[in-house]
Amino acid sequence: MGVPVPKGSTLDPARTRAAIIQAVTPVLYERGLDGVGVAELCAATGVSKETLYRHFGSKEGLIEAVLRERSERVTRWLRAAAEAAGPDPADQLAAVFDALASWHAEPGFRGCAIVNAATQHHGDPEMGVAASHLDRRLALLTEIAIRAGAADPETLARQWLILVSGCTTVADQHPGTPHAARLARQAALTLLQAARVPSAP
Amino acid sequence: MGVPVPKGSTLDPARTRAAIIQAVTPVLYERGLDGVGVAELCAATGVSKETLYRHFGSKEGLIEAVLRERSERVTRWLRAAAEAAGPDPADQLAAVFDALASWHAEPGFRGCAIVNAATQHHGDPEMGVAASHLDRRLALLTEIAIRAGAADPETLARQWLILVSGCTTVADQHPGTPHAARLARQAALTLLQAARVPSAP
DNA sequence: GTGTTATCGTACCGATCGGTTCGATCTCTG
DNA sequence: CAGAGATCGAACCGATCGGTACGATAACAC
Repeated sequence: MGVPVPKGSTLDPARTRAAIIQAVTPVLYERGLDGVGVAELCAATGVSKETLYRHFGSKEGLIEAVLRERSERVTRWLRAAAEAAGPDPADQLAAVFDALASWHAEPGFRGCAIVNAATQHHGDPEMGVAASHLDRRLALLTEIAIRAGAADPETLARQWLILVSGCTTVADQHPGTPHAARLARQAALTLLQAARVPSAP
Repeated sequence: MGVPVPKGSTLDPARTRAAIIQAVTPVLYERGLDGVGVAELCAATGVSKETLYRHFGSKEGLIEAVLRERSERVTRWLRAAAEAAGPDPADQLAAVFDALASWHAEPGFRGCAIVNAATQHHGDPEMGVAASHLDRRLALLTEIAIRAGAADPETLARQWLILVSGCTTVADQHPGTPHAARLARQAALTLLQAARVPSAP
């Protein structure tokens, strides 16, 4: 593909590994974990089967590596979106859902890759990656809920997490609900307002 | 299995068809659409390949029939749970999430079968079935929102739909959030309270 | 130069896939 | 009794699956 891996040991093996992950990620996302064979994944990367198996051991190992990398990248992206909104927690919360909205509008959007993978292979390692992925999202939301002065930030953050997951599924699967992230954003802000500690006036 | 289909034309072909759907549904749900082969589906039903293919034409045809039946059954079940809660819309809303909670607690719970199917086979017919499934859920929630006197019942119902989808995904994939349906129920009721038409006191 | 390492391309493996075919068997209809 | 359907069980089909093996090649370290 774009940068075919040279024949010799010109590049760091780590570089080859990263290139494989990068090339294979969109194919697995678009076609589904079981919808594409190893041969085709090799073709998409421009890498031979032997190289792929030396780096990842198995198709499952490759999938796990892809999902872990994706989880980290998405988490960084969402946190950056929140922090770019300034110090106000309500602004950060709104920014999270705005980021989701722009993601949902991307061509080829197909739901959350990690959640989808856990749905397709309901066992190890996909379920573990999905659980830690949701943990990371929950951690970000909890920080915001705490700084927002919520009476019960843990509960509020979990409700926001449900909105995040729900609007991503609905955006993917229910054309009858356009702008799901916008609806979720409004709901999240309403919940925040209702959860503020009633401070003495 | 339990009631093996007799050799001759003893039973209505429709009866055989229904028996196949019933026997195959849990297997497809537990193992995933691509995780089980046609031979195994036949074994689970006690039916030969020829019979299965005469009734459904292909594995995809069988899957579609299974999903349609499941969607209708789930929809009836959820509506019955709402109506059993009495006339008060808030009670009905709470009952919907209570029903989800008991579903999530069932052993072998693995998320919504229809949503999962659409995730696994992101095309026809699964996406169409999923879209109409969410339509049905939205219709029920919209009725409740209207009777509850919401200022914007369409929007409120769509937010509830997001909570329904989200808590089902989280209940399946995030062990760190137990009782997701209870959290969603509380959020739904908060949104309802905030959305009531401010009537003159 | 020599050896090591990483790679490619291809051929190959056994297993399984979805799907078809066929003769035998059974029951209901007329 | 005779025919029509519906079914079973097993054999069979080509294709594809994940994974392995091998000889050739090219870049590095020494």
